[in-house]
Amino acid sequence: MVAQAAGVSPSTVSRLLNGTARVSPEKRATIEVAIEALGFVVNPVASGLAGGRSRCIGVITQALSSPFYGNALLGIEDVLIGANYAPLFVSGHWRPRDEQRCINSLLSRRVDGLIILTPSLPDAELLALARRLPLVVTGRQLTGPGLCSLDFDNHAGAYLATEHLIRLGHRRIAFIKGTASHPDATDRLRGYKAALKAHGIAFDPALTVPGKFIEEGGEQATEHLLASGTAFTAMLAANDQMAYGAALALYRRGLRIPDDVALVGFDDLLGSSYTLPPLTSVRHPIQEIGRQAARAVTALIQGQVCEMQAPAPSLIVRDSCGAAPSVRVSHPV
Amino acid sequence: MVAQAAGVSPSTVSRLLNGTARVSPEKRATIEVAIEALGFVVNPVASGLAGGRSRCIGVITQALSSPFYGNALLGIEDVLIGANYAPLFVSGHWRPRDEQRCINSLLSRRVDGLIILTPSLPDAELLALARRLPLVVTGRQLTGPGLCSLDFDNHAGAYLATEHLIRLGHRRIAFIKGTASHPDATDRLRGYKAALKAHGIAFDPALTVPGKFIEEGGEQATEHLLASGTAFTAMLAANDQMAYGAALALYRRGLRIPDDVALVGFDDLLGSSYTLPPLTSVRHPIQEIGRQAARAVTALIQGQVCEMQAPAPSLIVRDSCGAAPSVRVSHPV
DNA sequence: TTGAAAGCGTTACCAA
DNA sequence: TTGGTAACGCTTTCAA
Repeated sequence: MVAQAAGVSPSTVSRLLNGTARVSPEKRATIEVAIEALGFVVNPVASGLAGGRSRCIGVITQALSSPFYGNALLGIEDVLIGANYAPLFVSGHWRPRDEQRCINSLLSRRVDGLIILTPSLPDAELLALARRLPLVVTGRQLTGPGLCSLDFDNHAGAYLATEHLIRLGHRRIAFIKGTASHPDATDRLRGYKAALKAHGIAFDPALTVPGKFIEEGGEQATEHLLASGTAFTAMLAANDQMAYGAALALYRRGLRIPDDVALVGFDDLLGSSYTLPPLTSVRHPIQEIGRQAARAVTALIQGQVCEMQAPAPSLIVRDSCGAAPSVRVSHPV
Repeated sequence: MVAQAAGVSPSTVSRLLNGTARVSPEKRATIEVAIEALGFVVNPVASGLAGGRSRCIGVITQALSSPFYGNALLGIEDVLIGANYAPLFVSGHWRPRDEQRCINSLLSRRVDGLIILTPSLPDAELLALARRLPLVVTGRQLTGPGLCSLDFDNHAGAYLATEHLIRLGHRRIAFIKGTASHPDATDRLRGYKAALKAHGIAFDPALTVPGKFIEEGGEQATEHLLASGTAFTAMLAANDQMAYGAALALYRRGLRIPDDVALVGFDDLLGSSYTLPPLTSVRHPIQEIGRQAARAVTALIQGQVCEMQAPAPSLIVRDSCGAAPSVRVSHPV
């Protein structure tokens, strides 16, 4: 270490830099002068090798540019940098294989902890991984040693949205489901059903169509629904992307939102304020979730237990849903 | 190194792993068996320290979740992983300070090269940086030792879009400008002007309004334009986000796209296929640009010179622009 | 083609 | 509170 050329032993410099032990004021001053003079910056590679710690946290997201997870990344980045950790962002592309490759790569880089946003790997793998290093996962309910999880309250969100439509007078509310294998999808469906039940509306399977969580899926689901002749006055999509697709399908059929059909989305993507009409949607405080995940992983690293509490979702009401048209009250309920 | 426990000297193993020198077939076989048996994986931290190379490339984007740059990241990731480099993604948030911090952090991590997507730092800084390590920048025209740049053809894209509108019969074409300090913004404006000129249409400053490259800006610009009473039959927004804002403002005023006003965007974001109506937009082959940047940085590392050629933009025609309404031909030209 | 040995820039342990 | 010294796991001369 260069700083030693201007003073003391390398150990002392290291101790000063890391606050590992007390250093006498005089030595401290001498060292600080030398550091300044030499423009010294620690080499994290070397300290990672020697100390076994890298001050890096691996962050696995499924798509780097996902408008949904993007906000979580922002929160994670902010907290991590503040805690003097460097985030390493990688994307798993929703493929367990890629995710495993990312994990291996991060492990070999000796990251101090790992955050996985909605993992695609099975629970057992994650539990095993958590035994090797501190792990935080979102979008899944999981507990174990060295593991901390934070699930969105999808049930509550879907309940909220459905209830809003019911209060507006809608009784025939279609639901566009997400990918069945996705835990978010099933929870959102459950929330929808629960709200119907709570308001004494029978669940009609004919109103539930699959949309694969993408625009095209929402579009096809809506076309399918319209073609089937099933009557409905409102639609709830299990995510905003499917709602965009649904809006296009309705538009092509000459149906107006909200006049002919009310539409509600889920996730409140940035673009949803600028759809025509602006889309009512369920919002998770996703950036806050990222912040919590980042705090959790640093806590785990310090050997603390951590408790995360998913902040409650809220409904952002915009122009895409209005009262049920009274002329359609005659529809079967 | 563990592999040596099962055979030869660490140097030989290193040579085999890196292809630094020839290894006799027998030794090679023995070593490979040992590697397999021990499940050995190189420690990039250690080899980075010893060799001075990290096989990491730093990638600085301005916003990790940008729908525009996201595709570039995909291309970069793909090529880099294929070349056995690991990308390190960080975001500069369009702030020179953050960008500098990112650069320092990546430098201290000893990345072998750097890709900066549309840097916010001044040219001089970038030129200086390129002297320290191989650097590739996009969205800017810059040459120097160890430096390679790839600019989008913004001029051609804007020309293409404007010409399309002119061919549809539009003469009064409003233009929503991006942030003035952004080089993309000025090139797009130039392209618009050039197309007008080529078709004998006088440039009217009253038709050019600033929109800051964001939805809200496009919305306000459009409101401003409508309030000003300036006649126009078409609008070209310097990016899709502003086009979304413009669409909302038109919608609020009861103006229909494309019947009352034709609208064209720029960048062809994923969402633009699903706006109402789907948006005609200029598309850069942005993923290909990412791939080129990644190839360029690996070439630079190997000491090769590199030539990058920005692929030509194309116009994706959707439903948001139709022929100019003949009833409006009386508008001042 | 191979091995021995000297680092790379830190941290961590042990003695002082 | 300090310094000495041995790692950390690999690459890279230099000789053989």
